[in-house]
Amino acid sequence: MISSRYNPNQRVTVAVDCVIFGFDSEKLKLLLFKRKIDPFKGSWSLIGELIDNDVSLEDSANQILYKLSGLDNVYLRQLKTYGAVERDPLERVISVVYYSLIRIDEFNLKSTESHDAHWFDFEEIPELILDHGQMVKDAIRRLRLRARNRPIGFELLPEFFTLPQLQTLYESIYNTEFDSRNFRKKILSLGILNKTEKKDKSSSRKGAFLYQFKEKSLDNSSMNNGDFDKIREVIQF
Amino acid sequence: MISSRYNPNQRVTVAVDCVIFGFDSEKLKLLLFKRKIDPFKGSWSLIGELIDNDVSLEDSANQILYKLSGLDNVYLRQLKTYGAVERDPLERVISVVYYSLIRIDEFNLKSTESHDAHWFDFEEIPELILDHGQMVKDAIRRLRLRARNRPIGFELLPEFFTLPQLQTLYESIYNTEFDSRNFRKKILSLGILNKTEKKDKSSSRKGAFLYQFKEKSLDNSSMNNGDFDKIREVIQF
DNA sequence: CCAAAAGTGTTAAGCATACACCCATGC
DNA sequence: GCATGGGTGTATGCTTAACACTTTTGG
Repeated sequence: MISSRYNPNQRVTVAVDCVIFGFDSEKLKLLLFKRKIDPFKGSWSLIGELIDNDVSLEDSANQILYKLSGLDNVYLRQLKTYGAVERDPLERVISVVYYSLIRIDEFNLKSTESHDAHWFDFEEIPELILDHGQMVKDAIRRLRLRARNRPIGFELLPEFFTLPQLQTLYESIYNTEFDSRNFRKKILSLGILNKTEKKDKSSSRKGAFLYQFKEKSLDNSSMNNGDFDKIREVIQF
Repeated sequence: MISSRYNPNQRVTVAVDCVIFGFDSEKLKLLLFKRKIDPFKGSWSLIGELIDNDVSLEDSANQILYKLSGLDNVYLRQLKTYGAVERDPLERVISVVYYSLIRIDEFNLKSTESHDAHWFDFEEIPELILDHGQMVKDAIRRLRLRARNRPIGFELLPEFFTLPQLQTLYESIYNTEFDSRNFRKKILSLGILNKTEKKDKSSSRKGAFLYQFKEKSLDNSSMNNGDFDKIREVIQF
């Protein structure tokens, strides 16, 4: 093994961990894993890997998700890097954490993984190893922050979805309830949705119209500040 | 040198870099340094160091600032971690970047540093090494984002300051101008300032009242969303 | 026909914006 | 006495928030 040319004495291991959020049309969920190696084998944790020498941080995170699910191009953002000296008891490990938003309906765990993984409701998140609990708290806070300023969560829904579903998603993110009239007004005023003529009748007899995001608007549009603003940190995670 | 117990083949060096913002009562500035080692010796860059094995990321950043200026307890936040494979031509280096806000009036560069460092106006920022230019852009965007939601920038002012100074600071952060009546109304309505009876006459004959931040409000208060909102990304950095 | 969810409009309050003049002082 | 920057109030439009009833349809 070759040591650093800049500093031969540095001994630091770098890992990437992923906070994976999903939405099943009713609740926002978090994907957790039973750790397969010691220390803490068998405890719940985020999924992660040590990085390879020739893979960027972002690609590392993408690879983790791809290996897990076969999904490519998932929504993935860097959250924060955790670098306390003693955070891992075995050796100095610095963890660069990403969070991702995925559509549970498109997400199929590879069978080898599936019995070691579980989607948790937020109220049921178990004790996590190391500082993973803090990572999850930070990720939720970030998700809320982002959802205030941008039409996030579109990554969490299937291509066609109803307004009640979208409202439920936002209610789930902020752990609160919205007035449906105001919610629809605001969302529709953004002009980023295409209404289709189809209805989804899976959750009511009347059926709700299906909408789709206008492709182009996804990247560009940022909602006015103040959107979905009434709600802030209703529950402290 | 001992290799990682988790992955003996990993060879990654970890550095911490700091984006240092300062304010001199007129303009927001950025502190840059002439790099002292190869590669790129002599080019402008952020200041940074490889981390020590037994120092946390945050402490590393604090130490960098302390060594530089003797200042302790400066405002310091993690920005982002940069981990492209080829970002440093010599070897794989991952850089965890922090940004800090300091009061230039309290900040005295140690003499050994001072001739290799310079405060730059934003319009005059030179070409920087590696991806440091991107880091600065990201830091400015983050600073603006934070200033929207919180009474930031109080770290950038001396203990006693005038409202025109505070307004100049915000104008400098957003690269725009505010209406002074609206600005004062908004700031004062936050209830986080103590007015003193003293005046600062350094910039006008009439003199401007000095204000001070209410200690307690610094941490807790977060401004309403929408404050200082008119301005968004007026200039694209 | 009834239960259950979808869909729809109006009003009131608060907030952001635009805008122009007097004040205090040192020189 | 005048030039310079500090300080102040009001009117308008927009955005948000509160609020209740009708529609559709499967069973």
